[in-house]
Amino acid sequence: MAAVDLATHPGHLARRLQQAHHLLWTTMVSEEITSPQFAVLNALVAEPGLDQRTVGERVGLDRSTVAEVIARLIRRGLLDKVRDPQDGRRFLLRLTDDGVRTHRGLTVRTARMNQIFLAPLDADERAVFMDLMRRVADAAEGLRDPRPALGVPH
Amino acid sequence: MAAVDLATHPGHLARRLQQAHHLLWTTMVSEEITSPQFAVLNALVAEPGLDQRTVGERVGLDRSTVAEVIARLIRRGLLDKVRDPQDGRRFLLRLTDDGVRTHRGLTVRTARMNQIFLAPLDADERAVFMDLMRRVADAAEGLRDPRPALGVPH
DNA sequence: TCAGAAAGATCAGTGCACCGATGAAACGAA
DNA sequence: TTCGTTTCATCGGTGCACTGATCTTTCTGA
Repeated sequence: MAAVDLATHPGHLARRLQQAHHLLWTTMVSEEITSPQFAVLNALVAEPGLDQRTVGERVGLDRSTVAEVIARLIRRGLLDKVRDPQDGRRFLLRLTDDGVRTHRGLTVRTARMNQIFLAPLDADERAVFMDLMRRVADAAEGLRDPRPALGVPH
Repeated sequence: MAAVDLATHPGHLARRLQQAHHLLWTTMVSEEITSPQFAVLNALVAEPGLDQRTVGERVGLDRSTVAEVIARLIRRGLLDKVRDPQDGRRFLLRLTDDGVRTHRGLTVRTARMNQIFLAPLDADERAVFMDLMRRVADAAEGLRDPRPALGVPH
């Protein structure tokens, strides 16, 4: 009997955390638009005309996933995709009017949802929580492929 | 330009956190066995002979997902599934010898991986981090369906 | 005892997430 | 200018995750 207590495993808690978030999102924000879809819309509100790969980079989705998410948003008429006349490899993405309206509506609901999500923590704890998540995620992200760090002598 | 900074969204950070964990898991623990699969093996080491639904409850997987995960583990010969002679609705699950060996090997590697995952935090911060994740996840979990709470007068 | 409710499992459908391989366009150096 | 490399996108395959519908077995109360 060498079983481990999963409650001591950060990865297990991270998964449960995301499930909890998914639950709140679908009940409080939208059953149509998912959280990653909102992230894509949001990225394109901030920087219209990005290409697909860059959008993925901004929101933390790999090339395949971002392609699927974008395809869904286009199918629903929230996004437009046109070939870049300057560079035929890429497609430029921007929101349709409907996409802009949808994004605006969701922004409000998302803020409300985040309040509920973090309700069990007081203000100090929330700040700490966000900081810790960010640091852990960033650190692991940095281990991706040992890309030559900036500033290293060549 | 009503875009939001995703770094202030706990749900977005939770997703990135899980991606970071997935990355570390596949490189440091196993490319064959996933973290949810390990969770199922672990639950059955602790309590052999559980049925599928209960396993899902223990590890936080819904009925459909747990069925798929278990099917994969059976296909790889790590798990056995026999109809309960007492109750024909359920199947009893237990690890094969190979399953026990696999679980044992992964336990060591998992512990090492957790160290790396939490490396950016000091000991105090780790404890706080786990506590905060647990509290947020538990709270949202409690909102599932407003099941009549225990101790409520009938 | 026997009909309806409850419980365990399966199936179909959708969506996120990753990897490796492939194809097409663009860039750069010989 | 042309050939090799890089870059963007797509495709195929696998796996997690949730919902709603269905099927079978069991349980329970009239």
